Amino acid sequence: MAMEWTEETIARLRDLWQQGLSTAEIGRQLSVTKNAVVGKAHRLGLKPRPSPIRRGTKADKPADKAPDAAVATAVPPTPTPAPAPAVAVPSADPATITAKAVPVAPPAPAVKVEEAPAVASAVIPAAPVAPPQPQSPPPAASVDVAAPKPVEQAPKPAPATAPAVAAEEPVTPAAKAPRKATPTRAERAAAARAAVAPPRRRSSQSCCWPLGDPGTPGFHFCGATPLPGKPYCAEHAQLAYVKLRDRRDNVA
DNA sequence: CCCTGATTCGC
DNA sequence: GCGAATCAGG
Repeated sequence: MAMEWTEETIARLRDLWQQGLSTAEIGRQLSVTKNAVVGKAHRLGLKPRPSPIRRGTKADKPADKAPDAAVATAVPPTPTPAPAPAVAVPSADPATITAKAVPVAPPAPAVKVEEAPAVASAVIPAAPVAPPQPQSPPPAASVDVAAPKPVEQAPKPAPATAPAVAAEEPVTPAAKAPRKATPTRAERAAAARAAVAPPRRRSSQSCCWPLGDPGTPGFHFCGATPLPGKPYCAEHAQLAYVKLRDRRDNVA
């Protein structure tokens, strides 16, 4: 059964892709395989990204023009993408890591988000860093106005997140006690992700959700007032923060 | 081994 | 159009 590539998913694919996340990472967040991501990206036309290899080194190689020249042109300001989908997992409060949101933004502390030069190396939104306690957002009804009160409430369960599929991962620390001698791929991946816990906690003053295609005149960031502690406004936070699910099986 | 993206080709 | 299988470099 073929994946339904809706505008929604395609938009997210584009976004994540443009953010420089790896295909596998994008796939994880979209609940598809990296192959699906790559394949779709190809068909969508968006693709030029520093690839570790170039296939077809055999048939012919006129040895005239530098093949990497084209690549370099396409992606000049991309020295080291260094994605690192920083999922800020609070080292403390292990009991609260139930439904972890996955901020789709690299850790780079991009200061001036609004003045994004666009183009390939679009500015990376400020590091999201999920707060230890997923604070419940204000009534989704009114989003434009910032919450008058930062309310740092106690463990308030997952916000009203139900725009798309989102099966929470029942993390039961005690239950999953038995640990394999050989960590699985998923486990290691999760660990890797969890390992990143930058003590930084900086929230932009405007929603940095990208709108439009970078490089095009119309491209801009949302700019709305973000949720406290988050880089996105309530509206886009729903799109940006998707429930953590590593496994492609277990389709929501 | 692991990772990455690229391409092919049956569906 | 889709994506698993496969390839290929790091």
